[in-house]
Amino acid sequence: MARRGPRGGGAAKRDRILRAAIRIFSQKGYFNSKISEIARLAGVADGTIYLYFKNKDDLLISLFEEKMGEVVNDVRARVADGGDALARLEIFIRNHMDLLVKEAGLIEVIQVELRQSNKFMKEYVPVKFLEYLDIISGILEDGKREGVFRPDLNVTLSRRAIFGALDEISLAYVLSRKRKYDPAEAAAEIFRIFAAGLKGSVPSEGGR
Amino acid sequence: MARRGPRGGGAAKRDRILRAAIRIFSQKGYFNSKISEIARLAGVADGTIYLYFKNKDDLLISLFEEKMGEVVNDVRARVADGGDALARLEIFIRNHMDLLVKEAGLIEVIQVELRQSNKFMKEYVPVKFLEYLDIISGILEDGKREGVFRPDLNVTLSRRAIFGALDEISLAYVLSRKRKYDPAEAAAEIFRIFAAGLKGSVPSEGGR
Amino acid sequence: MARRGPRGGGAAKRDRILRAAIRIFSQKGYFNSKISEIARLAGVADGTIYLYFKNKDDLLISLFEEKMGEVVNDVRARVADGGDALARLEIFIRNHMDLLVKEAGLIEVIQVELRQSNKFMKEYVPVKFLEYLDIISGILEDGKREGVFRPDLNVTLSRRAIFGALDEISLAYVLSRKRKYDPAEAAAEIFRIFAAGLKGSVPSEGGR
Amino acid sequence: MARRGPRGGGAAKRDRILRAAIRIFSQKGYFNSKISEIARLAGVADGTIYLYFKNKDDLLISLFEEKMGEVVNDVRARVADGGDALARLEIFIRNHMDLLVKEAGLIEVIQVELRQSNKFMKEYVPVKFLEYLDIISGILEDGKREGVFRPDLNVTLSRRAIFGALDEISLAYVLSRKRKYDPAEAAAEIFRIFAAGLKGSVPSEGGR
DNA sequence: TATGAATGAGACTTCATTCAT
DNA sequence: GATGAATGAAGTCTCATTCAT
Repeated sequence: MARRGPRGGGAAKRDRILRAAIRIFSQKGYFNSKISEIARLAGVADGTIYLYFKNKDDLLISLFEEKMGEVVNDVRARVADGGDALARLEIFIRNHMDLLVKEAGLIEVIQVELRQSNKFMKEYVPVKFLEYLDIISGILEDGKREGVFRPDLNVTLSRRAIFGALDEISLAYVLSRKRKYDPAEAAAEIFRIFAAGLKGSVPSEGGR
Repeated sequence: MARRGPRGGGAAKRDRILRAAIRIFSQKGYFNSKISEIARLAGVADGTIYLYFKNKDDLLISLFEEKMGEVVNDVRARVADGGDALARLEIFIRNHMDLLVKEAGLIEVIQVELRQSNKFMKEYVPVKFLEYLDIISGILEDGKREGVFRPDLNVTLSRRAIFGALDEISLAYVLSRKRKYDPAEAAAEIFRIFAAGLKGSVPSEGGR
Repeated sequence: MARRGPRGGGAAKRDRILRAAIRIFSQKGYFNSKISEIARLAGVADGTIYLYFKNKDDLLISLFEEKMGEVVNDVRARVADGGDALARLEIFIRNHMDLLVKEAGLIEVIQVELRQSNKFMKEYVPVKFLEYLDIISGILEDGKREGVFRPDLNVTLSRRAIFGALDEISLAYVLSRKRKYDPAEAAAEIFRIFAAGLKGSVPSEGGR
Repeated sequence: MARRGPRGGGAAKRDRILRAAIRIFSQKGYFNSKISEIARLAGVADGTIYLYFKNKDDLLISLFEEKMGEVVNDVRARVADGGDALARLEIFIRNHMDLLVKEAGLIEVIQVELRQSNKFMKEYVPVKFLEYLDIISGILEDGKREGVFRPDLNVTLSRRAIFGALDEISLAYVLSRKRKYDPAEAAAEIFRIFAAGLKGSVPSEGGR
């Protein structure tokens, strides 16, 4: 094939850039990250980045889409093996918290920058992120059908609630240097809350 | 005594700037917002902003602290009138979703920029935000004591879960121009989930 | 007369401003000095300075002219009492070095800023400074007539040489925090050099 | 190897910037000189200056150190060829006045801005300038040993006196547009004064 | 006279992007 | 494809000066 440079050919170089971007973006945030810094970490020249990505925005978006794409594929596969909706929800939740450890940088970037991007990239639709949410929807719909969750559950809201809870707890984990809690335990507690919460009818409160 | 400009005194002008900042920051995000734009919207000269705020960062942080301070005071008062822990949780949740409508811009700024700041402003501690979370903790602790929530509930995690759920749903509301759902209904559904979720015993493992 | 404020009337206030300017200019240099800082030190409002001086430049120039005017009048009187040209030269030199101690700030400002001003104030002619130099000229002319100095002495150059020597030594004194030498001794040595230098013919060097 | 721009490589471009800075600084003084003006004269973009210099201050200091370094090396070589201390003093003085013509801009900048910098740049030590003064010290020490200058001569003061005289006369030359005198003649007169002044015994006090 | 809040022009500096090599 | 020097647009912030009170 085409002759490859010493450190790997086009695709490998592209990936080096993407990984460098994750590292830098997660450390300093998108706006405080300099292209030249990413280039240095990736071991390429500044200009080289523009051979693989249209511009700085495109670098961020590619990162979102490609890396989240991998995450989505991965969790889809895991959930598919799952069992009933409750079991699959547990898998999803555990998997999310696991990512915190395995893909710390990526998660940090997504948590912080995806929100920004929604503001400053008028036209960007975070497709892969929506797919990620759709996995939750799927589980919830199934659960309703299976009778594991109550039939009047608002799926659109619930999936946001679940994701929000996971995301906020991940954020707290990432922000606190001291790592006050164990992701696995956190996953268990969140699962406990939603397992009961999505099933249960409103606790009868006498007068209420 | 106090010398007043044509459009109101110092405090009023400061507030005009703060409100303009909320508007601009919420529309474009902190980094894409220009001081000159905020000044124009506030009806002051660029330099005037620096009479009231040390720099652009300080403008954002003042906004966080002062406006969130008002929110915290407000919700504290409402919750204080509350009833049992469950009733107070409902008030808190409803109040949060109400803010979406009444203080849309502020909520948008906090949602998006607080994350950035938490992560990238080394020295900034979001005191008021933590107080907001503490209100939830208080309710949860009370609820455990009252027997409304299960006794082994992890308060630190739960309060993050609750806030995360609220926040994510608010974000989705704020980002979607079409306003797919009604905040009041959303509040009701979230309350339903957590009311059951925080009380419910662990789903019997036998049944799975 | 006109009613005076508690801290003295117009002239006194003007002088307070001038003295504050000397202090600040000597500490930070003209360009690094802020009008507001001078105002604060003088105990007046920023705007008040503009009642007494046209602008920042004018403040510096007034300072040059008025304060140097006092210096010129003073040294003229001292020199007038003088004796022969040699004695008067000694008085002049001693007086200059004395000023270093008595009027440190003023001297520092003049040394550093007068040079700048020549560059950036196109139209400014430092009249008082030239009068100061003229005092030296006068002494030198007299000395030639009296036979104390050699008749072919170039007065224009010599007066610059004398002033330059004094000025450079003053500068070194002012810059070194440790005050390595005594101004009186320095005056004596400079006098010794010029007393001999202005009188003596070129030392015959045999073959030269 | 080295990639070169259209008008010469890095070093050449750096030098163009430095020379442009000398020109602009000497005309208007440091604070009134704009980076964009220097860039325009150097034929580069504003930003390019920051590839070669850290900031505006650094540009000035680099100019001091590098250009004065050349001057120091040059005069050292000339003086080394010199003869006795008197002859070498004459060479030094002549050389200084020659610089006025050959390196007018540089001399103007150093004369005016070095004072500012000495006083207001806390951390800057003008190494090359001190080396320049050391050359005079060397000559004076030698002269004392050779018996050309009187043995009780205060070298520290005398070298400042000599430099001061040269500097002041240079300044007058540079400031007056009409060039009232010839640098070579001025050099001769200054030499005459100091040759006699540094040798001469204290004028007999009897005769006064 | 005196005040000092407000103004707004303008400078320095950064950094994404380009393009000659 | 790869490089990295060069570009230049644009933003933050400062501060002399004004003027309504």
